[in-house]
Amino acid sequence: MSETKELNLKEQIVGAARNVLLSEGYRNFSLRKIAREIDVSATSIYLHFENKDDLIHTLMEQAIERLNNQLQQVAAEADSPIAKLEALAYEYVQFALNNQREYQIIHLTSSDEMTRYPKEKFRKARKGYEIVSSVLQEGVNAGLIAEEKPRMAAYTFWAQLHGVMSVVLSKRLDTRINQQEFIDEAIEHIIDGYKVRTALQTKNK
Amino acid sequence: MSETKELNLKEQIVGAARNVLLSEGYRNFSLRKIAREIDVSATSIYLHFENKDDLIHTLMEQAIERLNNQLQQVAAEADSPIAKLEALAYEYVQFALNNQREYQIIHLTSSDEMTRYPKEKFRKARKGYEIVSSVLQEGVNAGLIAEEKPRMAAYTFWAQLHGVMSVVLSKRLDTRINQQEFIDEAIEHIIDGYKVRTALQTKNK
DNA sequence: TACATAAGTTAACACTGTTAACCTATGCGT
DNA sequence: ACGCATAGGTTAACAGTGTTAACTTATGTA
Repeated sequence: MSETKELNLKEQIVGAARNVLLSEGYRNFSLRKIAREIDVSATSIYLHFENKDDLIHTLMEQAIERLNNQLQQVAAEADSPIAKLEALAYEYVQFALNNQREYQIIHLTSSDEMTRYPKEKFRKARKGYEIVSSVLQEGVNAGLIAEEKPRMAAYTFWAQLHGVMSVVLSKRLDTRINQQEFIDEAIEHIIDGYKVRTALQTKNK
Repeated sequence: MSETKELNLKEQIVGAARNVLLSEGYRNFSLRKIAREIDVSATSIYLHFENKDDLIHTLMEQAIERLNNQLQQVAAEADSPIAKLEALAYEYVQFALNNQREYQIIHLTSSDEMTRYPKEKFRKARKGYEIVSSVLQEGVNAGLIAEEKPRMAAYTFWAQLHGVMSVVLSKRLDTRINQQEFIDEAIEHIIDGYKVRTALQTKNK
């Protein structure tokens, strides 16, 4: 009994927290608001989470897990390594666009904006890197990709993509530039950066 | 008299704000702290700034201006377009590393973390894009760069770089990966993405 | 029946951004 | 020289925040 109730409240808190985040944004994300939503005192949150950051870390963990699952799926479906990279990139972009506020908090671990993301959870989060890493290795083996350090390249790959989505979501984009075109162009460039360079692949579209 | 005093206080506020930001980080950046530092009441800040966001926007503006000036300088010094791109990239990286907290707030305009960055200030901020844009055009003319939309490419260029610095600064990097190596590798990939593809440039290092 | 423990509450502290009301000195017109 | 408007600044207060300590209340066990 108390077992399920315990889990219930913790789950309720996380659920309410997600609601508040999605509806009000990170800026107006407050423990008291969350507590109010499930009719519980704000201090009860401290029975299940160390503090506000800890709760947010849990939200981050969930979002990362969902993203990684989707990535794994699309990577499995595509066949050529290049096609896989493209599919991964577009899936990532879609996730960011469809889950803007969750995407935002995923990238909130920055140095002093929040307590360091705990390293146990960190390992899980690395799955996305591993996926790209192995796709790149696949591409190297097939002679399509020039890359002697796939693990590092996996990081540069996601980093570049994140940068692209970061300017898209922050609406920094020049109004004369079409968003989807920008994304397409950027992904093309990013993937081009990893391809082997042969005369046959001269850009000509 | 009152003229110089006015400016003085406004400048004092901005100066103190910068101090607080640099020493305490954005998270602990508070108006009252700033006011305390220059022995003035917190509400005085409202005589010169609309609100907290407005003050931060001013800080952002200053930081962007400094960065843009440095960029313009290095772009002028290098000669080949490719060398210019590299110089710009490395200057950007250096700025981010040397001014982490200022760099961070520059990229804080995200959708709901803060009031929208005002569009008058926005135009100034675009200088960096114009620099890259013209360098790319130069490269196209010289037959070194394949790019039919230099303005858009300028955005993808900075976006990718920002992504790279974002993972570096947030210390998301796998401990097995050397930071400088990561930066070098990433910049190489980014620039490679814009080069024309010829058999001669096959990677072989 | 007595007691330990768990689950939750209330009250309080020390902050935060922001607004309204007040003070006070300086400069100007008469 | 006098009165007054105004700029530049203040204090007090509001509504909200994360977090801690102390209290209550119920549940299960010896």
